[in-house]
Amino acid sequence: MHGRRPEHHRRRPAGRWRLDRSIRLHKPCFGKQRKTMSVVTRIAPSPTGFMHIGTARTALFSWLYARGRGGKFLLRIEDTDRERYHPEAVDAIKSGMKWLGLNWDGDAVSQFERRDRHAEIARALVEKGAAYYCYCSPEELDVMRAQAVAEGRSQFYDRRWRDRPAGDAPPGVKPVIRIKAPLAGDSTVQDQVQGPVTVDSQNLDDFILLRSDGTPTYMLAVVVDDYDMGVTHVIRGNDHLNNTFRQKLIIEAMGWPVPVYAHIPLIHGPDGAKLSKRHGAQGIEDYRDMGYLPEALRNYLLRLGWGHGDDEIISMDQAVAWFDLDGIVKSPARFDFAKLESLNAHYMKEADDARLVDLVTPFLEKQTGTPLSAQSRAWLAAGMADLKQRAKTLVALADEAHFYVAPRPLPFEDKARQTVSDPAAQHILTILAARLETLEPWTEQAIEALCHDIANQQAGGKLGKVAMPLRAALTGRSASPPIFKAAEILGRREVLARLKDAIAN
RNA sequence: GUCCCCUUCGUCUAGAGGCCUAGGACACCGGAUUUUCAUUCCGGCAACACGGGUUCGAUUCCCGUAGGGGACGCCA
Repeated sequence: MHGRRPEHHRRRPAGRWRLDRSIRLHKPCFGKQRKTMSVVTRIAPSPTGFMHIGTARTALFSWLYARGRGGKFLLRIEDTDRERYHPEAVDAIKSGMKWLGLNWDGDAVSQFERRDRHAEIARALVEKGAAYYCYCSPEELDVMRAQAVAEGRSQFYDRRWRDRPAGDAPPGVKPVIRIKAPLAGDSTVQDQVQGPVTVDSQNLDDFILLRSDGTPTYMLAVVVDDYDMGVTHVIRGNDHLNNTFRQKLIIEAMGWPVPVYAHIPLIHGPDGAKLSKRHGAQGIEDYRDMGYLPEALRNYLLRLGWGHGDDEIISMDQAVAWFDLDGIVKSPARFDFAKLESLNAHYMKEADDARLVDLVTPFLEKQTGTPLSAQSRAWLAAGMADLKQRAKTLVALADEAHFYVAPRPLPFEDKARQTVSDPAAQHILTILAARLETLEPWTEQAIEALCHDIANQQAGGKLGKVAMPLRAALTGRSASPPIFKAAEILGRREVLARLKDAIAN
């Protein structure tokens, strides 16, 4: 059913940038140390406290690209900003990655721990004449920017220290190191998603490489780390596209190979604006807590910004085999919970019953406030085949499963109470209870047959007149999984007890 | 404001100049099945942003307009 699409359907128009990739792959610019071009991708999240859903998708794409090519997928924590650094945030990233099934090669790299190396490169750049010391204070720069905005000019640093002799350095001021960006010309990046993108040098300023406290900025650190880690393919959010030109300046000044870039479009909220807190969920742990299965979220994220013909349900193995950069869509995508939910419903139906019992247990325990009894667990396991057909999330599953874990007497919902308290229903339940006491064998089929029999005798053959009160009595609700099966699972003793609760009610 | 990117059903997408009467999925609406609610199955509604080119022919290529998004920090 899937993957019929012939290979030639998967490619983009041959014009323009497509040609460049083959050139890039075989050009000696990739350096002597990488004769055999093996793919290395990475995900480089900053420890903000949770793993952003967009970061998760970038990680997925990077992971798939590497795994599909026998390459490596690395994890680097961009933790150079010490004021915002929290160790728990790193754990959140790692556990998020693990939950999604995205294993990384080697140990996670801490960018902060590599700060000496970054500083070393910054100084090397100064020695090469590609960077310089700047003694402007932050306040001075604020004034500069404010003035530029007021006059409608570009907000860039005006390069006042670019050519000043070292002797001009004011005493006691710690300088930053700035790159010497070219004053003229332009620069083009062959992006694998966006195509060729050209930016005029006038739009590149002398940005800071090394802060006055000696720590690197993101722009420097990312380039040095990617080089040292041997990253060949940089797959990241489109919000970094402009940064690429700045980073290229550093790369070229050092004479390093330029990686292949693929800037994937951003994920927007349902309203089209950047995904933010007010849209409800940004971190993947939020999705886990909303009861989504990792395979469902993975499948959803994969299809958000990437397509493979008409394929919708895509396994991890298929994704590894099929994923390629040229299937990535260029435009931003809106996040659609309805579709995620439908995918989740699909994967829940496919999921192993025992696994679902494990997965739903924390939700259930949260709901009841007590640990699950062995009896409840057993009922749950037996009933899972029916339960999972009906729920779209683990949260909904926990709700569906309520009657298997709630202690007697069960609370009645309004509609169920009405059903059960009807005099005719009370009469039927009384008869039903009496006959169930001696029913043999205790099976779904026998219970159903008995109910039919009672319906014929007491309700003009209307099974609903028996089944609905039974359902209400056993579950406390007016909707439930197939009730005869549920009765079989609960067992004679429990069923009779619940019937008595309902009759007395 | 400046620069960059984007634009096919409500949403995610297929689409490589004639295979397009524009396909699939989700959502929505109907119908069938059913002890309930679901599931499942069948059917339906629904889009090439606009304007110019190029071409025998444009959803597809080019230019513009409009709209959306992103970037402009001693954040990442």
